[in-house]
Amino acid sequence: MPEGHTIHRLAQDCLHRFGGSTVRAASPQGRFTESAALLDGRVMSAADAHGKHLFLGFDGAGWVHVHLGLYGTFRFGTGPAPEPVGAVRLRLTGGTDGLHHADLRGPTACELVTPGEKQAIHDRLGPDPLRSDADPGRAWARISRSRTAIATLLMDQKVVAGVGNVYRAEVLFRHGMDPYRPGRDLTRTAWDALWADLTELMHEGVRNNRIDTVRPEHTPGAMGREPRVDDHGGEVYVYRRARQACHLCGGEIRTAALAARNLFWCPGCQPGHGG
DNA sequence: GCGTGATGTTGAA
DNA sequence: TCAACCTCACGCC
Repeated sequence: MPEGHTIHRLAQDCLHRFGGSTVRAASPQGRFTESAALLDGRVMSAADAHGKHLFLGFDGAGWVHVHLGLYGTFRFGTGPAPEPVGAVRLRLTGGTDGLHHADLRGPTACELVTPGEKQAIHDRLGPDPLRSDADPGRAWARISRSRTAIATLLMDQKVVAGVGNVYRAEVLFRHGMDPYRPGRDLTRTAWDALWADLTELMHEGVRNNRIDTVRPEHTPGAMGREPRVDDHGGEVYVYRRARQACHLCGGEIRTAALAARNLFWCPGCQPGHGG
């Protein structure tokens, strides 16, 4: 489930469960053993997220940089930690009441980094709608002079950090925007509206720990249809709804590969040369 | 129980 | 452009 909202939620949850207290760290899988030993018994004092990157700060040891990739999972539990099942890269136990545990499985990245290395990661990421220090103008500077399709730009973490395949499809639908429109054909007003919407949607994603993008007036009750809830979480307009009827115009949702990812859009509601 | 695809990124060809 | 990473939920038996 890892788009940016998942990672920010993980940062919150880690801080809530372990922040300010001594944590035991282990790597049952064995691939992070040395670093886990350096963390073991230290205080987790900070958790930070930028886009899809998670950073856990341990006093005197630096930061653990985690990227879940496509498959990674971070699961929490209370009470005694069960026997590790499968490949647990990092297990944290203890925490604020001594009874928490968290298992990290299958991440693309799990490494101990210095503050300088952490900063280098921030420096190569674009503004993150979920961060208060984000400057959408930085993204606009790139978008406004790019011939690349807006749907591709939204997925480029150097342009905007944290947007994934669900949010890009949904936010473009919500603005009736052709996903193939070149970045430089957007107006500043249109970009500001996209950014504001992403900010709102993603904050809601952090709160609910899932992605919902359907406006209240288009919810199942209002539209006379069954709610759609599947593994990505919530109710959406177009994501993974290829060949189904658009909730708004009834037209057929289309899908196509774009930059090695599946793009979804409604040609009726998002007219342009992609239709 | 098995096959499939997926919300992501990297690095090689 | 594509394989690799290697987890999980789902559909279909």
